Amino acid sequence: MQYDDAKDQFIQTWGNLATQWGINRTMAQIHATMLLSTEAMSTDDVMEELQISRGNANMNVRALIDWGLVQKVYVKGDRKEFFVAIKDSFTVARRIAKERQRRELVPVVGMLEELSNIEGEGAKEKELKKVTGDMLDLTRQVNQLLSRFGDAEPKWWQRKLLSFLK
Amino acid sequence: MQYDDAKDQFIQTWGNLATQWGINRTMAQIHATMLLSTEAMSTDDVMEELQISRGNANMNVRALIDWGLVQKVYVKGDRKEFFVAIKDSFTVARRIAKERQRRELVPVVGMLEELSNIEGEGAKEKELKKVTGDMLDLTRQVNQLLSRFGDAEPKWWQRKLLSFLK
DNA sequence: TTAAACTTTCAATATATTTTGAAAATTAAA
DNA sequence: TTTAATTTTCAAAATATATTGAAAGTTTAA
Repeated sequence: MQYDDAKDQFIQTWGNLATQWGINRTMAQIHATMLLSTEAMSTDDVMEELQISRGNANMNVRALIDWGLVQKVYVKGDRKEFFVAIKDSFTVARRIAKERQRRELVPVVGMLEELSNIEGEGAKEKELKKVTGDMLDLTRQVNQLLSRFGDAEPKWWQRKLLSFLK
Repeated sequence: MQYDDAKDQFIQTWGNLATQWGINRTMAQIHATMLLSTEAMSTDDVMEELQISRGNANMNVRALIDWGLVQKVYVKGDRKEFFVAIKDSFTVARRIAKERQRRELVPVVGMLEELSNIEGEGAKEKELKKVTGDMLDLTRQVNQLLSRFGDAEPKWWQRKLLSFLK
């Protein structure tokens, strides 16, 4: 396989995958492009490489920065902003997990806490309490697990994972 | 809070959450409704409860069965099909994880394996190999972890999780 | 200051996804 | 069989999401 084909396939596949992960296709494609790039890229580079508009490029680069997947870098002698992707895959995974935890898990825990305390002792109320209570336990555990994942050192996790899987 | 409000909020929130998880809004709302229901529901019950069309109800109930989140049950003296949701939250989590592993992780591992073997020793090729190889390691580990999660007994996992979080 | 370089915003447009509802297919009672 | 009940399919319509591009806003060099 030629480099250019490999690159296209990587960008394509990463784009498909990411749509399932709260990251939209263009955002993922920009991310993939930056992951493969050996140099920092400007908005114009991104537009050129992926054939997308300036507005689109700008908004999605910002989003990547918000997610902590891309950083702004200063390039000497140039007025433009340049960007590089965080390349360590473990850090990427942690950042995505953290962002999703913040967006999804945290609000759900709040909702479940409220609902699992509903008044009443009828069959319907009991069922609701049971289902939400059960879900709350699990959600809290996952939440705790993700917090640890987000905070701890990559090395520590690699060890934990390995010892767990052996 | 009244039961009906609590129910609506649960259905609503579950619907929002699930859109981030490869499950569309209606599918999640049907799932939520069945989770709270103390009786098996027919397609007509679902249509009535959520005010959606027959086609929509049918397709999404099928999808829930495919995901292993809902089961068909036989109700004596009725020709219609009835359905119940799996209520154990741990089993629900395992089924969702398994389905996503199958859809997302497995194809990505294949792609990364192919790409990390690309020919050539230029800077670009090296970078591609490094990035894809790094990602492959992580993806394989997660894959293994999910396989264990999908196979093992809930009890075993509860223990593991607890000892890990303590 | 001024003006050119660069970045951001957002209404309009394009694209993708979901939903409907009625017709076709299937199933089972009469 | 026949026929009525039920389920499935799928083209068209509705809804939601992403993209464009040009105007407005901001920054920096001269």
